[in-house]
Amino acid sequence: MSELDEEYQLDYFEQEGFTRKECVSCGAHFWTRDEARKTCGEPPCEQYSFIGNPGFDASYTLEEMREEFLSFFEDNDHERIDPYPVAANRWRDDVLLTQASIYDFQPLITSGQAPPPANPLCISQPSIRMDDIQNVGKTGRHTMAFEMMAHHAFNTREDAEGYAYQGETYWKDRTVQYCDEFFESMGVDLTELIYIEYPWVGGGNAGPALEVIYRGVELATLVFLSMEEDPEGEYEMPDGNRYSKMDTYIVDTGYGLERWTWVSQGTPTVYEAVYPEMISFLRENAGIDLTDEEDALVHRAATLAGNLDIDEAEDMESARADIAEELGVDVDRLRELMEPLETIYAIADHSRTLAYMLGDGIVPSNVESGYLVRMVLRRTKRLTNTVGVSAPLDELVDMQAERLGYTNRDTIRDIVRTELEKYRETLDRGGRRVRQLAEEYANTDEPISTTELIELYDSHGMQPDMVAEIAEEHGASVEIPDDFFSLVAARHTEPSSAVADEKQTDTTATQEETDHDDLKAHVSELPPTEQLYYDDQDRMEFEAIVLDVIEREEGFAVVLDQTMFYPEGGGQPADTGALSTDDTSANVHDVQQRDGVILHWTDDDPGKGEFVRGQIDATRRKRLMAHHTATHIIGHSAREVLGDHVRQAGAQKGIDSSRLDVTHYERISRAQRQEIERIANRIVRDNTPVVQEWPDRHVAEEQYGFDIYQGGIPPGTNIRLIHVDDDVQACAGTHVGRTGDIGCIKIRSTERVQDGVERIVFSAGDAAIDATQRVETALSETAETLDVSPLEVPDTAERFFEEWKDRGKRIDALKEELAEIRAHGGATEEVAINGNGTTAVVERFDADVEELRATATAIAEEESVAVLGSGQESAQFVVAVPEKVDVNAGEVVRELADRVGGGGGGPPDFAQGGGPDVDALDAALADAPTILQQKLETR
RNA sequence: GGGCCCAUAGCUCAGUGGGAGAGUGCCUCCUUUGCAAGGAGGAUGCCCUGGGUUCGAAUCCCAGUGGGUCCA
Repeated sequence: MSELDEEYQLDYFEQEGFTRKECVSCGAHFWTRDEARKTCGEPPCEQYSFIGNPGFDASYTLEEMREEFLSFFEDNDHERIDPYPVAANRWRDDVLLTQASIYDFQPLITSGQAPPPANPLCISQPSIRMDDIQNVGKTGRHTMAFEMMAHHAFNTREDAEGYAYQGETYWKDRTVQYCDEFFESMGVDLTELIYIEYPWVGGGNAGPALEVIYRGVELATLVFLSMEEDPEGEYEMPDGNRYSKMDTYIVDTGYGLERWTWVSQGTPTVYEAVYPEMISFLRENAGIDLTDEEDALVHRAATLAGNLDIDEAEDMESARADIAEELGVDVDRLRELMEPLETIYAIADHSRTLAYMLGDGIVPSNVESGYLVRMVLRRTKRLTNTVGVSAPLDELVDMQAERLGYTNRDTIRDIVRTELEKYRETLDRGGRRVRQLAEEYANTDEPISTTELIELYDSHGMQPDMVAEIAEEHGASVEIPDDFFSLVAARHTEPSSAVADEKQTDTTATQEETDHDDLKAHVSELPPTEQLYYDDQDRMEFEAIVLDVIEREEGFAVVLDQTMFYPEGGGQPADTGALSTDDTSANVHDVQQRDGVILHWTDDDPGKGEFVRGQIDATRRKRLMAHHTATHIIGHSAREVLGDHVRQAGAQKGIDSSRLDVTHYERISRAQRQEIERIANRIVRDNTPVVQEWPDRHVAEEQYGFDIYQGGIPPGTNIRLIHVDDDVQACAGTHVGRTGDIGCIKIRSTERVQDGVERIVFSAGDAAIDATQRVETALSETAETLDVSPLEVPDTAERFFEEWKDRGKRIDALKEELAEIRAHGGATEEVAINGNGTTAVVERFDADVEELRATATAIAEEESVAVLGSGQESAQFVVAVPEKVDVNAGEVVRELADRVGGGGGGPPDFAQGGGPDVDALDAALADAPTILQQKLETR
C-alpha cells in the first residue's frame, strides 16, 4: 500500500458500510455500498445508463439545478458567493480564462496570503475550456462553456502560523458526506454511487481526490488539495513529480451543472437539456424540419451514441457506422440527419461562450484572451454558414447573454457586429487572393502548393478548406496535407537568432537572480519598512534611522526603519532625493521594494545606525502624483465615453507625460478623444477630494466589483482603495489631495498598441501646459512661415500643397515642351555615324534626368540616336535609339558610364547611367560618336 | 509577447533597380426614342513617412506609421 492509499481510509466510509474494491476491468480502486459491484462504473468499464432513465426525483432546468445546489449548501452553513468573471487574467497573470471554481482563489487565497471571501463557501462558477473545441456538438457531452458548481473549505494546520485563515473548517469526511446528502436530496439511491480514488495534480498543487460516478457518468470530483510540488517531497504523484504537504489544505469540489441538469432529464445529449429554447430556435431558423420518423431515428441514434464512450469527434465518425448498422439505416443518410444537428448544438454552446467572454469584458484582439474570443466568434460564424442559420450572430449571442443576466448587452452586440465586419473584410481580402492564385494554378495541372496554403492561413487567416472551396470554383485543385497544422506550427518555432537572443536574456536573468538572492539574504533579516508616504502625501521630508547599508557593485542599498520615499511600483517610478546626516549627504537615485523592505539606492554610505533626514525631490514627486491621479481620471473618462468594457491594459506614469493602455474594440476617434479630455478636465475643475481607504478586500469586491483591480491584484486582507470622483481603484500609488491640484489634463495622442488595445498618452499639470505650448509654438511658426493666422494654417497648407502639385505637373509639361523644341528647333546638331545616313545627337546640357530623358525621346522620334549628358551633381547619361538603328542603348551607356566611374543600363532602345566623375564627362561625350560607330560595326 | 504578410489612381490590384501601369469608377463626345449597353478621347498619383545603399530606388536595406494574420 503506497502512502497515498491511507488518505482514502475515511471514518465516514467505515461508518456507512462502504467497501474498498478494485475494478476488475481497469484496476482502479473505488468505494461503494454495493457489495456485488465488480467495476468502477465509469466508461469504458461501464456505459451510461441514465439516458431515458434518470433516477432523480424530478427533472431540472439549468437555473433550477443551480439553485438546488447552492441552496442545499447554504442550508448546510455555506455562504453563497457571486461568480467571478470568466476572464481570469483580471486577477491572475498565469492563465487567460477561468477553467474551474478553484481558479477564483488562486494564488493568494490558496497559499494563505489572503483570506477567502467566506469559509466555507459555495459557488456556481462559469468556466470556459477550449481544449475540446472540435468535440463540441459532436460527442453529445462536450461543452466549451459550463458552470462548475462547487463548495470549498479552507483549512490550515494547527501548528501553522501567519496565514490569513486559521484552523480546520472541515475536511474529507464531511465533504463526502455532503456529496452523499446532496445526491440523496435529488432522490438518488445511494447504493448506486461509486467513489473512485483518483489522485489530482495541477498547477503545481496536488492531493488525493475522489471521482463520484452515478449511472456511468462522473457527476462530481472531490479534490483534497493539500500538497505542493517539492523535489524532496515524500509523495510521488501520477505526473511523476514529488510533492509534499502544505500548511494549508483546501476542499476543492466540482459538480458540473450541465451534467447534473442533463442526468436529471435523461435526454440523449447534454445540449438538449441545457439550452432547449435555443436549440429549437436554431432548428427552425436553419429550416431543419424532420419528419416524425426521422426525428425518432435521430433520437435513437443519439441515445445509442450517448451510451458509447465517445470522447473525441473522430470516434464519433467511426461509431456512426456501427450505430447506422444497429438501426438498420444507411450511414450516409444518418450522417445527413445528424450533422446539421451537431452543428446547431455547437452554435448554441459557442454563443453562450461568447456571451460569457464578451459580457465579462473581454475585447477581441490579436493577443491573449481577446484572440480566443475572435477564434470562437469566427468559428461560430462559419458554423452558422454551413448549417444555414440566417439569424445574425449578434442576436444569437444576445439570446444567451440575456439568459445569463448580462446588463451590457448593447455593447456585446456592438462588439459582435464590429468583429463580424472585420472578419468579412478578412475573408474578402483572402478570397480575392485565393481567386487570383487559383487562376494562376488553373492553367497548370498542379494543385495549389502547400507553401501557398500555409501562407494563406498564417498570414491571411484563410482556413485551408475555405481555400479549397474557392479555388475549386476557379478551376484549381487543392490538396491539404494531413500534417497541415504541424507545418504551420513549424513555421513558428524559433530560428537560430531567436535562440541566441533567448540565451542572452537568460544570462541577464541569471545575473538579476544572483543579485536578487544576495539581497534577499539581507532583506529576510530585516523588518518591513514603515511606509510614511501614505500618511501625508504632501510631506516631502522625514527623519529615520539607518537599519542597514548593503554595499553594491555600484553604490549602496540603504534600509531605514521608516521612509517617505515611494518605491517603484504600479507603473509609478521611484522617488529621488537625498538622505543626509550632519556629516554626509547621499543622493537617492532609485527606490525598490523587496518583501516589504524598502531599499534606497544611493551613491554614498550614510552609516549604519545613523539618524538621517530624508528629503524627497518635491517637484518630481508632485508631477508624478498629478500624473497618477490623472491616470485614474483618464481611465474613468474613457470608460464613460467608450463603454464599460474599457479596462486598463497597462500604464506608465512619468514626469512629462504618462500613458494608459485601455481595451477597446475600435480606434478612438478624434471626437471621442476630445470628449474624454473634456470629462477629465471637468473632474479636475470639480476639485473633489481624492480619498484613500483600507477596507477588507472582500467588502471592497462586494461593493465595487472586480473593476477595482485595474492595475493588478494586491495581496493582503485589507487593500488600499483610491476614490477619485466616482472612480474606485485598488492602488498603491501616491496621489494629489484634490483633483483640482492636477491643474489640467491634456491628451496628446492615441495610438493602437495592439488590436483591441488603445494607448492614451497625456500630460498633467505643468507638463500639460508645456506640451500644449510646444504644439502651439510649432503651429505659430508654421503660421508665420505661411504668413497667415494659426487657424488658417490647415486651409492654407492644403492650398499650398495643391498648388505645389499643380506646379509639379506644369513643370513636367514644360520639360516636355522644352524637349520638343530642343529636338526640332535646331538647337541640337546631328552628326553622321556611318555612310547609311544614321545620325546621332551628342550633347551636354546640365539638367535633371527627367529633362534629359524627355529630350532624348524627342530626338529618337526624329530617327536620330540621342546621347545626352548632364553634369548636374553627378555625371548622368541618357541614350535613346530609334527603332530602326541597330545599336543597344544599354551597351553604349555602360561604356560611357565606365569613363565617369559608374555604371548604367536599361532596355535596348532607351538607357540611362552615370558616375561620380563629372570632370570626365566632356571627354566621354567626345568619344560617344566613336563608341556608336564601333557598336554599329560589330553588328 | 513572438512570427509572418501588406501599403502604388476614388476602389481592386499588377509592376521587384533605369521610361508609373491594368481593370473598374470619374469627365467629355459619339451611337441609342429611353434604359441596359457600346464606341472614341481625357484627367487622375508626395508609388505611406524618414534615413541608408546606388551614377540611378515605387522596386534593395534599416527605422517609423498604419493595417492584416497566425501562434503562446
